[in-house]
Amino acid sequence: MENKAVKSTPDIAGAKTTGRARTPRTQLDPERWVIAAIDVLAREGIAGLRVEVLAKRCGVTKGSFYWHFKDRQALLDAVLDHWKLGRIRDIEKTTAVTPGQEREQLHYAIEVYGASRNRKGMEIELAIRDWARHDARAAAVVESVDLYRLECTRKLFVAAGMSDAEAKSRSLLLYACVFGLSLMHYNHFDDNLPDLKQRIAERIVAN
Amino acid sequence: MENKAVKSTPDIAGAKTTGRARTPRTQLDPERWVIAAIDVLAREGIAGLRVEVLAKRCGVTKGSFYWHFKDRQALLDAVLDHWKLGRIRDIEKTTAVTPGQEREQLHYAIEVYGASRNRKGMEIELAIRDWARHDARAAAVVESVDLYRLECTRKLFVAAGMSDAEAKSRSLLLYACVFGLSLMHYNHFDDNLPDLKQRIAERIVAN
DNA sequence: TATTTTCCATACGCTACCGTATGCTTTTCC
DNA sequence: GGAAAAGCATACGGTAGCGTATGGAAAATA
Repeated sequence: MENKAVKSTPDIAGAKTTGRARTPRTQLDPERWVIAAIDVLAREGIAGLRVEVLAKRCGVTKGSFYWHFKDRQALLDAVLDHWKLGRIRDIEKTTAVTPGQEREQLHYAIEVYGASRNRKGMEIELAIRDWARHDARAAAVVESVDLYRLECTRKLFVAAGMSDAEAKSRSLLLYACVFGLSLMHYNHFDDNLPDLKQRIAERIVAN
Repeated sequence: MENKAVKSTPDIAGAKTTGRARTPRTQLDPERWVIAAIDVLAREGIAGLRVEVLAKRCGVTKGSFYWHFKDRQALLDAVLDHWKLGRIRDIEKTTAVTPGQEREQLHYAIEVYGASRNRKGMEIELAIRDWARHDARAAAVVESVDLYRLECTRKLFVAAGMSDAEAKSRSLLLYACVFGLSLMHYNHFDDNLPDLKQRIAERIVAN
């Protein structure tokens, strides 16, 4: 009956405003739940994102959960919001224009998505996209993120000298390829995958 | 308590061999379950593929199910086998060589996956790939199918005059793009999607 | 037709969830 | 320091699903 999980230190809960702030500490706790939820989502998918499982991971019981959230759906909505904002911030940073370096930035964008250090991010991405196949809210968020990203890279292709139509097509190809690769199991297709990926990136970015 | 579902006519159960065949009719029933299971899989994903749900869809109870299958996992294994065989048959048909027509066949392969008439097939594909993210058996099947497909189109690219390395890269790009597109929500990105897709296909296939 | 085999329904115990109700403990604030 | 609020634990009823046990109906076989 003992909790094996050590109570996670509220590392992000800081801001213990001693003054008369309206919301001194309560405000940040829902975010802790959301962070943990996204972690579970990445590992188990939306089907594994259960209230009681999540509570156990947080070292508490669901009594705590239902104090912070109306129900499971409220958490899911918060997860979507959090993810959407994060993705938009990320893509803005990744595609911030450095004149003359557009193609390098495009290569960098491709490389970032495929990088192993970004494995977790891609797991979340795939989990949410699968979720979106059966949930209208998730689908709406995915669509908005997709359109935002497509627009960002489209601008890069345009800045690199392509026509509008060509830039749109390249932009779509870029993301389709990135997500498609993360969906496939091609590790044994070739013994020089970096070269393969390099060729693909060239095909997407080059003239 | 009444079954709303009409008992599906055993359309494929035929073969009522009056002779002394070892397995006159029993043999085909597991396939009926598998067909129905794949249908549910396409609609609801692996998480929605439940024994009792499936039984209701078939107009029977799970008592019937557990006569044909040891347990749920046995059905899942059968689903994977069935899918794998079907995909291999399909890709062989799609990439059957007609000398001089390799590029047309590659375009056709791309078009087939994106076609709306093939919506169901892509739903199954995505459901199984998501399944494979948490299940080793599914992952193994996906890998074998991927490698088979990659090899088939690789040969087409080679036949079209490309180097081995380039053919491999194009083959991977082709499938990544096809699956990636089916994962994205880009309907509002452009008002002339067919043109966009055409450009992408050209980028993948052309020199 | 009688008997065996095939096939399915019903009922059961078990587990994992969801959401609610109700207290207990800790913090906040005066 | 004591009241009020915040944060969490425990217990409950309810649903959905898995797999088993067992009996009944339908078909094959003798």
